[in-house]
Amino acid sequence: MSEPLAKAYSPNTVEAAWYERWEQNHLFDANRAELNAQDPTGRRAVDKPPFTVVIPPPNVTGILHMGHALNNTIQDVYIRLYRMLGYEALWMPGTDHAGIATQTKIERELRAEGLTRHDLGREKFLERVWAWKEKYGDIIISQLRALGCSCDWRRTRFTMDEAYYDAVIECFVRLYEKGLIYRGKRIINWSPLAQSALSDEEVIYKVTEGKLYFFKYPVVGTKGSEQEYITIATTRPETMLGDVAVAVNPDDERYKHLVGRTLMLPLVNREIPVIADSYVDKEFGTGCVKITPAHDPNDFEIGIRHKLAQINVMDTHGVINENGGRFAGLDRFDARKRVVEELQLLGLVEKIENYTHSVGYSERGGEMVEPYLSDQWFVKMKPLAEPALQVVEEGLIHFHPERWLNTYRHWMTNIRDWCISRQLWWGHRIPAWYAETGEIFVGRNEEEARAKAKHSGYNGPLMQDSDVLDTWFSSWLWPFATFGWPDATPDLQEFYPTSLLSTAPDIIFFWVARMIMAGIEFMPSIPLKDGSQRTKLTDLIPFRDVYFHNVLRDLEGRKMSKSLGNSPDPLDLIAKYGTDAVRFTLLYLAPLGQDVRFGEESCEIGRNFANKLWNATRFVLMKRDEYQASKPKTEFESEDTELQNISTNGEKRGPNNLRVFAGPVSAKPFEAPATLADKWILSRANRAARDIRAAFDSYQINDATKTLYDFIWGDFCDWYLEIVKLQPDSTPLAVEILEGIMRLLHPIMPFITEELWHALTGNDENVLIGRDDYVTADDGKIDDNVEADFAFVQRTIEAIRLVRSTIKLAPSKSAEIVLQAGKASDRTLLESARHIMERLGRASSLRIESDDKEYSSREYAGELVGARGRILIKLEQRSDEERKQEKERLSKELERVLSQKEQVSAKLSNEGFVGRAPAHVIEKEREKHASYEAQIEKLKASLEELA
RNA sequence: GGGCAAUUGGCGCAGUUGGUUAGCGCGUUUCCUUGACAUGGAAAAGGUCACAGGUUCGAAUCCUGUAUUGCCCA
Repeated sequence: MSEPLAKAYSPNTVEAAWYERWEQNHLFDANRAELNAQDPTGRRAVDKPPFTVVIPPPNVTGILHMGHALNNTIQDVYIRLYRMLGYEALWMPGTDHAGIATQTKIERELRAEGLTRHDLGREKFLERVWAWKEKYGDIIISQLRALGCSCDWRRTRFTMDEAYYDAVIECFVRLYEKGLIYRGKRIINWSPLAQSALSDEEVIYKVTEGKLYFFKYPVVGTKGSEQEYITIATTRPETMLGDVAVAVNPDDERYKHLVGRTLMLPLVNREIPVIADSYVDKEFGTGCVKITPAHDPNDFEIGIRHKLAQINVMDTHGVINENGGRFAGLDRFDARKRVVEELQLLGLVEKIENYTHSVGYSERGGEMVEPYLSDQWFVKMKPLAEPALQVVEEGLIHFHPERWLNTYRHWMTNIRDWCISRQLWWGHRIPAWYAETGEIFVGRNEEEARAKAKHSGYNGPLMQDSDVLDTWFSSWLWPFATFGWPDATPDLQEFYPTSLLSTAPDIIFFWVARMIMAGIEFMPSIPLKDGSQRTKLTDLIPFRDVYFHNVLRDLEGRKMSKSLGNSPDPLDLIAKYGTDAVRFTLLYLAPLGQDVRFGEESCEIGRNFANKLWNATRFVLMKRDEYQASKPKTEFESEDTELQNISTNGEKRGPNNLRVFAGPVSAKPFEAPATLADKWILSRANRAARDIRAAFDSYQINDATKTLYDFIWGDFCDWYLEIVKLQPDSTPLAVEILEGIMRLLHPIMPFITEELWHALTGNDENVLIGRDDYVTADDGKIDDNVEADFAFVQRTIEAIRLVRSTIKLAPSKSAEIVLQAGKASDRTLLESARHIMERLGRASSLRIESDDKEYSSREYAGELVGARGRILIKLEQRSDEERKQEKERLSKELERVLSQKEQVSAKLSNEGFVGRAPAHVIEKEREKHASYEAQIEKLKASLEELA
């Protein structure tokens, strides 16, 4: 006898224990390379194909948010699925050092102590960051465990690990030597808060209410009443301090005469030329543009073209410097005010208009980004981008949903060089050393740089660049650096390329695109397993499928974000609803490519479903015990000979290719499904298994989830279990189906399925469902006719319930029921399901007969069952009012059927339709027509009787 | 300004190659504590599939335009 289960499922007691059990049994550990190496025959010790996923490494400072919960659930589902499908599934975990975010966090701590990082110095500061990392860095890892993630934790990597650090440096040196990394003075996005450069992708443009200022610059050589001015329009008055020219379009007739003349720059009193450049838009503002090469990227380009000076008027904090003359020392926003005021006093402000435009803000600090001229390191992107675009265009890498290819293509074809230096301390330090001569030597370490210096005849002191690399410059190596690149490790050879990348669409440029580039660029140096050269693009790319998961929004449709505080804490949800419930709910709500509106209460879907499954199992176990007790013991023994099919892990399976258990009941070989309901549930189960697999294969994860939900709740619980109550001999099949359900559902709800699977099978707790086979559909068991027949029975029962409800017959009262069917085969069918209908329709008597008999509406209330049948319920008495109600209901139905028949008739009398539509469609319409006619006839008869 | 999505009952969404009686969940109404489950069961009400054209024998589905909303890029 089984231990009875509790009445309701309580996840918290179940989850932690199983997670621990999984780890003790090394369920998550992928050992391919190790095992292969140990195989003395030289053949593979495990003949499993690899299935690899590398985790998008969360920030080491991070805590789990809903986006993580969704993304990591998706990855876990695929990892667990493929593990059950017989793959060597490896999920590589790790964290990202998150340069700016982490450094900002520690500096904030220091500030609370009244210190800055400069007070500590670089070395002490880094010690402090490491100490922090040791203490808090694993929070997010433990949170991923709570989510049930089955990562191979032994392999956990961190982008600042020693080996990983070396890989990043190696990458830099190789690119530098290849000429793909250079140092240059450019306009970059400067974060005055972080005191560092940002890449283009770290800047967020927001529409901002601002002003458009129109300033008059006097033309030199004109005076008094002859005084001429040129009016320029600008949104950033303070930068005029660094103006070196005014540009007009060469085709602009209004200003042609002024090109080549000079203007007197007000406040600064510097003479600047009027130049012509086709960049200038004649239509915008006045058609005259002030040129400030040090403070605007477009002006910078124009400055280069016209060989203009670059006057930087700001320091790194956004404060006007000595080049700003008497404005020096003013913050950029104060300077703006002062400049405008002083120009107004001089009468040089023509007008000020309200103006909405896009302004860049730092993704991290949120402050306004300053286009800033400085020395930075860049990666030349064009040569890297071309093959990376090609592999996606050619379908070697698939995006899901596909439309992200458009976005990807657009970015890849308009790509700009990547600014990779950051003026931070926390990160991979740029391996470049400067000689006093200004020469630069790049090497893997100081010795190498020194050797290079010596080689070129320099023996003086060397100073390493004080900057570090952009965090993404380390994470773009993630799919192979985690496996030990640049060494050709066995793991790298076994598990690369990875199979699936699941990530947020907003890092398609930051990360996805660059990983593709890096794979193609750096993997050719790693030979394939057989020792041959890795040349094919399919061997170089970092992954084959990329799944862009949904963006989570709150119930008002706002994006979930930390600053809005509208994201529930996943751990709270897990504590409240259970991990499985949260996982299930997220997937259930997340259709491919759509945003998801999520509220905490949504988790009730998953919680209720888990509870349903729990109680279904509770019931089935109870039934099994009853069934066992009702049979003599010998019946369960010595029948092993009839067992068929041995599964891959040596377990016995019954004739339905379903699991056969060790316990007494299930050891009874299951006889070929005897009843319609048995055949039906087998058909439904196999159909579900097939659809689920197809949905997973096409990344329609919510379809897979929905299919499971509908099959388990709608078919298995609502119908089949009700029938098992009437057919004790179906108990073994119910057990088997339920066992299959556990395996089907396990990737999505790992905890409860493990628990219930053990309750069902009595397996040792070290035998794990996650090591078992996933359910494979047997298409031969899918039977459309059986499903249609059973549907007829279902509709009949529903018709009975409908009539019972409309005549207000209390559920406790049984009824005299008549079933009519025109076809003899249908009557046979109904006869075979008589016991089901009697019970579910609560009949005291049930008569099955031909459909040619009419009953008085004073004695019977009726309802059609499609065109195949009709049900009638005997009434004790019926008021005229009730008859009127039924008449109304039937009239309404008649009206509906009539109009439908009308539509079908129109189609069938349309020559175009009959002539061109495919035969099966026409046939279907004919059937519909006949069906409607039959229904109309019966409805009319009933109505006549009611009249 | 350019691009990409979305628009289906009160709310949130399915509906993958054009042929379904347009589905599901929540909510609403009525009934039911019948030995798996009230985190449940049964039944019902509720939709001109944003709008306007077009293609087609046939359009929620394909095309064009319009409107509204959102996202990405400049």
